[in-house]
Amino acid sequence: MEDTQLMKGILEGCVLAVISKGETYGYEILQELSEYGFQDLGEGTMYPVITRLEKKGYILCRKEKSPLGPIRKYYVISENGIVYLNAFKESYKRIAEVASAILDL
Amino acid sequence: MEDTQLMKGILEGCVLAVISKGETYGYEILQELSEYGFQDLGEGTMYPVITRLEKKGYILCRKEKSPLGPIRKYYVISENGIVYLNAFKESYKRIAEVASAILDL
DNA sequence: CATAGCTACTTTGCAATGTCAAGTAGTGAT
DNA sequence: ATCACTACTTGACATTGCAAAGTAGCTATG
Repeated sequence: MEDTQLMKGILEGCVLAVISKGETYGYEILQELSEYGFQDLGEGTMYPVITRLEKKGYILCRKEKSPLGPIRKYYVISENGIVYLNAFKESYKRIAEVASAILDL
Repeated sequence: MEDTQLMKGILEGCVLAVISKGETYGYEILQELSEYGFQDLGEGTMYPVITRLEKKGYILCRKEKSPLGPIRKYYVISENGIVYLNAFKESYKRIAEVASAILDL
């Protein structure tokens, strides 16, 4: 991404939001985010986010063989994850509104 | 701030935007941002941002005695700063749109 | 006069997080 | 056999926000 600093903080919420829409795995999330508009998002950026979300207990993991390559790790959102995601959305909304006001958007 | 990570990247642009509206100094910017909604923003967060903006040449400094306390450092936006601010706004807008879509806002 | 409170800027140490680059590995096509 | 795609991992790095403490000048309160 060109604007790496702007990604800070929002990426985690976005990844969790994608997972919240249905079970999926890292590589697919990467493509999903790319379609939304987060191009150029590297794997080295993505996977650590997922690992973090799992460590915090916001997502649950399940391994399964892939028909196309190495093992996939499928993720679903957890109860805690849903709570966190909602809180994140509220925070984001609030900050985005303030920022929009300051930036005259 | 509660959501420190969400501040990353947007704070610099917001401070520059405030300065772009007219000559001002650190303490006043702090109050300005507070009124907009960025409460609890510490001085230890603000001033380094200003220093950074000056180092990058986005703002220009002028010192003047304060009627109320120690010397004030007044800042105005530079030509480069205007260019950067516009670029920042575009980046922010783009990323905010993508994030809104992903987060269903 | 001393203390507190406000204005105003600085510095240090720290933690969180995105990025780049490289690596590992399985599968299928040329 | 090499390339390309899928799929996940790891390490070193830079940026940046934050808390806490310090410096300093002025004003008002007692």
